[in-house]
Amino acid sequence: MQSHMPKVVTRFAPSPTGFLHIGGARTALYNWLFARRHGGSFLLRIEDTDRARSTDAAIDAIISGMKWLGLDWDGDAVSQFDQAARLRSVTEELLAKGAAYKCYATSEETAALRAQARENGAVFLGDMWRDREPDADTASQPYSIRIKMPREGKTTIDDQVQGAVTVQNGTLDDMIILRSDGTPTYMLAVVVDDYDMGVTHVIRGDDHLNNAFRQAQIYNAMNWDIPIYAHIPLIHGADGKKLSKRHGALGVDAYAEMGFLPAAMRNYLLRLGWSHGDDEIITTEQAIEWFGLENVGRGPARFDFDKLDSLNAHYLRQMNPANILPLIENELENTIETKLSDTERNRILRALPSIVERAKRLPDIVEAARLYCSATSMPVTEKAAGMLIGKGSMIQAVAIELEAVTTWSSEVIKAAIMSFAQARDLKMGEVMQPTRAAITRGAPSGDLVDLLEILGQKEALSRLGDQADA
RNA sequence: GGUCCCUUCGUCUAGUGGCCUAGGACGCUGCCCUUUCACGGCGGAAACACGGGUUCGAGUCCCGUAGGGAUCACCA
Repeated sequence: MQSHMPKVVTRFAPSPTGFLHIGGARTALYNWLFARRHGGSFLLRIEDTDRARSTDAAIDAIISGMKWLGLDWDGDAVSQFDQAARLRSVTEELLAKGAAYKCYATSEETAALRAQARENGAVFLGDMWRDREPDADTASQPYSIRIKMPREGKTTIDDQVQGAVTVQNGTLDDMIILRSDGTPTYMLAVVVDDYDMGVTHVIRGDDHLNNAFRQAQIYNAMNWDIPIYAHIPLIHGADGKKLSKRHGALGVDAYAEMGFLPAAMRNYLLRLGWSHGDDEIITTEQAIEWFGLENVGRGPARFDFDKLDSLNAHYLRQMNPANILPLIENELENTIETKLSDTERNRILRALPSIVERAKRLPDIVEAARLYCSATSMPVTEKAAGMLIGKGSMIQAVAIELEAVTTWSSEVIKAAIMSFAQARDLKMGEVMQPTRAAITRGAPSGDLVDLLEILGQKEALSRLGDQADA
């Protein structure tokens, strides 16, 4: 960065009408990364100009989603609604400059004209009152305020992702900037707020690309510098269709509940639409170092759970067992319907490195960890039950063999089982399979001898005893 | 329908005119390892939407076609 360049300021401006969905999360991530990359600041602004649809619950959901993802913002989250007075004064200024005008058309009238324009394949410009003075009667009626768009020439935006995009000014509609109830619309609010907050780079979904041209006219009318734009493609569902609340869009809280790690989520979202050569596993530190708008893809990407799973599995394996346990504790205790004892806790801690090898999401770990709890209520799967038919006496014999073990270590346990098999002229597998079924009751697990060791002699013998009459 | 955008394996992508016999990752799959399930190791199948140009040479540039997407609110 050149020293004379202004400090980078980005922002994430969600509307509080629902949860923080996956597309918004990625937008937030890119803004955050870009700001951190350039030593700038990243702001959070709640776009609540639509009071009727904004809720406090949604604001909470957005904030907790951001925190879960590990995206911290500078300063306090700003409410757009709080700027209402400022926005009205900007409107006054626009009016005084002749860059905006009062429109007395009713919603019904406007809708009819719009429908008609569309039918004729024409652009609806909303200019019913652009060059018209109200009579005394009309002047007392409620009015909204529309911006007066230029009709000649064209506007080009040098988008950092999409490239240079040009639009004829004649296709721009005189949009409403102040509603007839005196409240500002989003179109006015974003511009003024971005300007007031000193936002230098506007990184947002490309559903806003068309808006950029309209908003640019407000900047021009106010004689403000237009920020640098970067419109990133949207995220689609696995079927290629747009992700919407009705169609597969989930809040980040839902991903948290499914057992994904924030680190995996960040890596996945980062890579979905952005790349750094062939790199796949990218830590947040590296991402901050490498992130740039020039490497953002231009086409929409589909969401793929398989890839997220594999990334999650990767990050799970990187974690320290002591840090994983707290993440699964509650779920596990709900499953076994009792508090975890210290013995169980220790067994799980020892088993975690191997459990994590075959887990993709947190619930997989909960399920596997259950094997290390002393609960005797563990159900026996059909497959395991089949494996145990007629093997009762052998299980009992194995139990007797293991009861004789004085030093409960995996080496000794394994030696005991091997000599047991040898003495009876059985293959290892013939002994191990039923023994495994008796110990795990069919639940997937890793190395059986290691499991036996961690379980402890008492628990192991108890489980074998339970199945000795099969 | 108008306007704007996009188009490399099933998916995410590398690729910025010759290094491409198109690379990586996930998924799928063969073999090996193995007491189960996994992990892992070594392989495999799998893509430049189509048609025209420009050029000595095109996945890379231009045009067209097709397909996909976004947007067209007193929502954001």
